[in-house]
Amino acid sequence: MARGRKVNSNGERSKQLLREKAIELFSTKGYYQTKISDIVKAANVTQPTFYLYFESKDSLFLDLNEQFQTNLYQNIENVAIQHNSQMPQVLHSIFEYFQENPLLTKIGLYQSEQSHTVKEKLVEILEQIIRKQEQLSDHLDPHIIAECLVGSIERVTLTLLFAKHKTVEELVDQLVSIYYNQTNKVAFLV
Amino acid sequence: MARGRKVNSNGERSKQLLREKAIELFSTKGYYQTKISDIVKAANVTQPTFYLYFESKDSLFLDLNEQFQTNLYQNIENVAIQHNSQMPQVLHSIFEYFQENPLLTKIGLYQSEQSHTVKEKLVEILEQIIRKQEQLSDHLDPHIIAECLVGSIERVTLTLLFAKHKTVEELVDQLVSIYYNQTNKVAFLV
Amino acid sequence: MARGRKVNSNGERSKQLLREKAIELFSTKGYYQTKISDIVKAANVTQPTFYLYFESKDSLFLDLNEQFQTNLYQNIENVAIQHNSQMPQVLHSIFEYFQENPLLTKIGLYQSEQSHTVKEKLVEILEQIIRKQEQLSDHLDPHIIAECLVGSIERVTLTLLFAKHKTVEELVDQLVSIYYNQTNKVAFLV
Amino acid sequence: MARGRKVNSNGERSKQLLREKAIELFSTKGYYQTKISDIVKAANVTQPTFYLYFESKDSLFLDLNEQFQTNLYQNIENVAIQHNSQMPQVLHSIFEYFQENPLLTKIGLYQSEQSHTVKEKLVEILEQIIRKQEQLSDHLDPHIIAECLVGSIERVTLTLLFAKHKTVEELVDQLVSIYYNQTNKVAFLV
DNA sequence: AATGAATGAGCTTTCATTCAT
DNA sequence: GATGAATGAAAGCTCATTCAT
Repeated sequence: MARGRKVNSNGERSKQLLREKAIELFSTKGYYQTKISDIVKAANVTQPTFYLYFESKDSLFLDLNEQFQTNLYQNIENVAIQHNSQMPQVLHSIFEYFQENPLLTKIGLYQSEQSHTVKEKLVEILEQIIRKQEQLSDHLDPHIIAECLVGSIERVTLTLLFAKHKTVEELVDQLVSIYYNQTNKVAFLV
Repeated sequence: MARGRKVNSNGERSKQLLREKAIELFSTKGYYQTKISDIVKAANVTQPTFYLYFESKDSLFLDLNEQFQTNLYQNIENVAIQHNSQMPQVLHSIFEYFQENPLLTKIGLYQSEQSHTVKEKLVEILEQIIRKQEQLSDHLDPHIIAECLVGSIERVTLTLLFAKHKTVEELVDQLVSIYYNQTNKVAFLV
Repeated sequence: MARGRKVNSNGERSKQLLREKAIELFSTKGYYQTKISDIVKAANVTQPTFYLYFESKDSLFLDLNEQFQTNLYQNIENVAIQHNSQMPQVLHSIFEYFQENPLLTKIGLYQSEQSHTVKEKLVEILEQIIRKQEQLSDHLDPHIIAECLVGSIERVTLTLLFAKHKTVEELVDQLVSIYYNQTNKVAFLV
Repeated sequence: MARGRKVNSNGERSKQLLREKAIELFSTKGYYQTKISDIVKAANVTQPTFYLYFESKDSLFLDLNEQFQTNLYQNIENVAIQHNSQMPQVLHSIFEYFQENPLLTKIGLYQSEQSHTVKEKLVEILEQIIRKQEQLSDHLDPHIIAECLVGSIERVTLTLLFAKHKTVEELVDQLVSIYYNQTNKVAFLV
């Protein structure tokens, strides 16, 4: 193949394509088993083209994580403002975001080292919501509940939501049933 | 220059040492960021010695995972038999096993690709226990509960148990409180 | 996205600018550490523009060297004709040329492989002038003297002239004192 | 070719060989045009072997420079102590060192960025010797003389000593004649 | 039982250069 | 006259693994 510009080539498209392929590969095979050569092969360009648009493999990965986190927080915040930080709605927004960005979620929630940060942040957010509830059995520690809840979210997202065995609504419903009392549960299912 | 067997050397000891150092390193830095050279440096032997005892980096890692899983299942089974598969006791045995093998757990539960298998297996085990309970609100799906429970276990093990913020007993207590009703909870804490 | 000719653009100007920036960069960082991308960045044009005016990185570098050499020889020759090849005047012309073209001199005298040629040529020129002098101690070899002289010129240009610690006149004076003028010399050397 | 240790292989020899080939290549082709692949090809080993003995291309080059400088200074100092810092003897020791290490000298005196340091140091040393001479014509600046002298040394080493057109003794003799008076010259050549 | 020495295969990254517009 | 987009070719370096002793 000759050197230089391809017919009908377009930088923004190439960058986008590379990004998409990178997301696909990172999310499936993980960071270390995804080689730049895999990414560019999938995007049908050569290796230098990758470096035309991204600083390095590492920085691209970090970018993706940042994107994942930023959007997630934004989403949650929007919902929190609209719905007065009601747990069911917040959970719904989280699952929905994951469902709409499964690949990015796989990267940001299960593969990166940054995933710790996200989960900690989620714990923090959910703990606050829990604390706002009245009628907390004083036997229960809100922090532990929040940790458990985040663990549950993490797991069911992977095994039930991504596997399409359950819908967002079903998951929220079940989680609320487990973590909240019956009355709440009913209230939520409007 | 000097080659051959070290004074005071002992095959079994070298193997054991290598295994220990590998566990330490894999659990801290992960598979890909742990080099054979790191392991042998830590064990104070040379690279060929590693291959004297292990087939490859990969096979050692798999070995460790298998060890983790086998022992875990054994532990659970023992308790199950003794206590008629009571949830609190089973949870207790799981946490206890994790607490006693934190490094192996980090590998087998958080780092390897085999971790999926363990978690699935745990879900299966716990789901069966849950199904044995009478009085399950028919609104709740035992499978989902089991998935949630495994997620919670996974998370609190990392953030509360390993970090020594909570004891095994506290964690079991809280988990039972969340996933079971209050009466059970009390019953368990004999 | 926007391609094509810039407003206010002008071929000769771009070429000149590229040449200047190349000289600056080559003289400061050297050939291998100067990237085409550095040059075009400094000149605020794109890489293909570079190739519009120069065949290659290498050919530009050779060009610059040729320019350096041609002008230098011209300068010397002019003075030689005017002043009957008197050493002080010739030295003066050399230093003056260097002073007026410090960047080009750095390239042509210290960085390129062609620098050998220039120095050989200088040796040749100066040797001829030396041979014309009467009263040469027959102990001294004119060729060696010329080589020494060129070495001295090379060094003081860099460390004294370019560093602005000495003027052209001072340098000529000192060099002549060392390499010529018996009285001074004798006084100096017991 | 099979992997693993070669028959009759010997680490120290390989390292030495690599070092020698590196010196040859660096001195002939320069740092940037000498590739690791060139060096290992010349030493008949593979690239990883290079990294078995040297940290990087850069660090090897720096090493060589340091070796050059350290030995040079040592040599000069020895002579200075023995001969009360007499110029002819010091010059002799310098040239002799260069003659015995032509390749290293090419690297350390002409190719590296560290060469500036060496030359400055040489200027300093020689300037001190010059200043010790009484009866310095107050017209002449010892610093400039030292700079000139170093320039001369640098040049004749390359064009006369390495090219084997002149011996160390001849060069010292001529330099002393130029920079010192006739009588000294004779005295030195015992 | 263990080591010194070496390598195959591959990785990320860089750079001068060129096509299509 | 000039640019956006792309590439061929290679460079330095790393790592799991293996042979000879």
